[in-house]
Amino acid sequence: MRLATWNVNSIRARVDRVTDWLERADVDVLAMQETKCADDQFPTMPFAAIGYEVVHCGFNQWNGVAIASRIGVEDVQVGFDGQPTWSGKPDVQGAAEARALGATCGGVRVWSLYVPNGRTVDSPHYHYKLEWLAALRETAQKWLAQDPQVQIALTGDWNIAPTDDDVWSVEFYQGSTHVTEPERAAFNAIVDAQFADVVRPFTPGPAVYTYWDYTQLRFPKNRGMRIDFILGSPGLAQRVTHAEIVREERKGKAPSDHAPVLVELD
DNA sequence: ATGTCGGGTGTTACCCGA
Repeated sequence: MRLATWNVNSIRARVDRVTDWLERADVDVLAMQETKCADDQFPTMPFAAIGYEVVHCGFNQWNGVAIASRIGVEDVQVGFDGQPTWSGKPDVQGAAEARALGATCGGVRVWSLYVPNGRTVDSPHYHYKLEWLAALRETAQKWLAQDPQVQIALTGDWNIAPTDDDVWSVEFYQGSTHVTEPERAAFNAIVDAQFADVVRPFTPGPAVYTYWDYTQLRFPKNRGMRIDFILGSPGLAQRVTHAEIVREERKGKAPSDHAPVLVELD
């Protein structure tokens, strides 16, 4: 089974590139983030035409997560239990954002996750990001406690560079989100809860990235960040035979600013 | 952050977000 995750930065702007790659790379299941559309705007037809069923969660033009599978999609869940809501205002009831979608594909519990960006360390979005990650850890721990053998893949855009090797310049990101100690601790707490980064052993750094800003020739200069990850429960991690970051897909005409991340399971 | 991309709209000129 070949399982991938990709922040597509608008599925409507990228559908041809995404479906082309699915076929070329022989992908069975793709988790997407930043689809940037509502459910009724998602272009399901091009996926169906090449044999993929799609489930999507999008409420408006922001965020949006999806899972495309050619090996079945069962037990679809929009959001995880305890997922924080966002309002941005102290007295206003928050609304759930389209940042988490779970489905079982070929016996693997796949989660497509788009962790809040955080914006700046003094923003309410930053606090929301940390809360969101803590809630995910708590819920993921419960899944594993219920069934230690369960095969879970927590995939997506985590908006965190867990180590200094994961950014092109420590100086550049000094004081910014994505590299702060609380964000790294929140990520590592999920790793410590037995969800291992199953890609890094196959793609060791430094200077190995999954995202490059569109500006300033960042991609040709390889000035990026590693912020997209596939974390696997023990049952899943032991099945991983290969992993790669598909840098080629950041090249060419109208690419996403993220590359797909792919694992192969036996 | 934005010398770039997306989305959007009181749309052809700006706004927001990453």
